[in-house]
Amino acid sequence: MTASPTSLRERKKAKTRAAIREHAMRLFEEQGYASTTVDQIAEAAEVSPSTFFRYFPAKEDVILVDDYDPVIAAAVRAQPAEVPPIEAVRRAMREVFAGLTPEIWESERRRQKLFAEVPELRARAMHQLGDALDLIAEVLGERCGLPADDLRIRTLGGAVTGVVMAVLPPGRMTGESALDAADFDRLLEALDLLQRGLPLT
Amino acid sequence: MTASPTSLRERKKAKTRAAIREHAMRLFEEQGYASTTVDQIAEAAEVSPSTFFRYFPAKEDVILVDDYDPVIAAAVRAQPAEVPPIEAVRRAMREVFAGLTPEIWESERRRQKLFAEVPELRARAMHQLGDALDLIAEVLGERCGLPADDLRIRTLGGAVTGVVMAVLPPGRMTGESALDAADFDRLLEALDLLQRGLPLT
DNA sequence: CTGTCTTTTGATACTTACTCTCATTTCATG
DNA sequence: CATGAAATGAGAGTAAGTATCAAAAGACAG
Repeated sequence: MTASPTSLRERKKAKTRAAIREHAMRLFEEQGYASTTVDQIAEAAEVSPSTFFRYFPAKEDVILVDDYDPVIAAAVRAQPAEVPPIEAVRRAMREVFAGLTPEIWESERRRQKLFAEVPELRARAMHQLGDALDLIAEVLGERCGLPADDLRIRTLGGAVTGVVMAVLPPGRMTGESALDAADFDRLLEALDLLQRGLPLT
Repeated sequence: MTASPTSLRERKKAKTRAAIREHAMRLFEEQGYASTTVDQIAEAAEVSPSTFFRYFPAKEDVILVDDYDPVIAAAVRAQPAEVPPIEAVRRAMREVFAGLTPEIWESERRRQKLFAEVPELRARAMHQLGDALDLIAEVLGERCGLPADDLRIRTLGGAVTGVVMAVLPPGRMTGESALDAADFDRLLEALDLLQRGLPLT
């Protein structure tokens, strides 16, 4: 067979990738995002700057990996068919959040803090929300037996995504403190409001 | 009095600003965004590169001005109090769109085309949606007699903003063609769906 | 119109993100 | 061990964005 699931190469690459990410994170927190150069990160991670850019196409991308959307999508798919769509998303999110280890929570907090502080990163994070929307629309389309670009599905997906954007930081609503469990409670509550029919209409 | 509303200085500045914007736009369309340098724009607009950055903090900002959000906000405020919130937004948007001159439509089309093509710009455009959300939440809060950070208001504003994000290009839904009147019709229809209570629940 | 003050501009130099190319090293496999 | 493929490092080059300072142009009093 050609190279086992984790050949030496793959392991090394994963290790390098992780090292770069960690050192970058640390340096960003110590000195700020803007005043940390790629060269510094590369040196700290003991790779050449060239290698840095091979792993991450841009400096921003070091913190821009968001692995949860596909997980949530899968969790939505796993909901029983009779659960209505928004409620399915809500339950999926609750399950995924509940399954996170404290370490992941902590690292997520740190990421969110950076997003809140650096507008450049916040912009990219928002952009990812667009991809999340497409993903959600696709999953909800499946559930409802409609194409993902059906206007009703887009509306639904847009509303859900918009609520996430409205309730969760980057920097909105919560004055300054970054990402706390209460934020997720609020998100779940907001989805519930959405599900029951929008308020105040 | 100190310098009339449009002193010579102010007029010159406005002119320079417009010149830079127009030449930038033209060059972007002719050669693409990435392969147009700030120096080229500056030369075409007959200013120094330094001056370019005085008018626009970054290359992106040349096309990133969006003047409509406050206009729409004002139009929402102008709706009679008995109109329910989402419907108020819908009517406001319809009025504002209807009032746009063909020239503005055309230039808006060109902007949106660039957004669709250049991910960097799309990211920033998405980021502005966050600001739009805050604005909408504020206006809706006023209408409903609730603070802008009330969870119900945030949910409402998020849903509206999300629907805009879901239905309008940058690049989503519509395969390739950029910003056409039908897109706005769809947006109005989607807001109507949202207003009547979300479908398929 | 003249001189003076203030704002705007241009020239220059510098940092840093990012790209490209090529030689070298490191792993995979027969 | 030999051979091919993939990953790395080194170096040069482009362009965005910043800081500084001197020159040019508008504002205004006399």
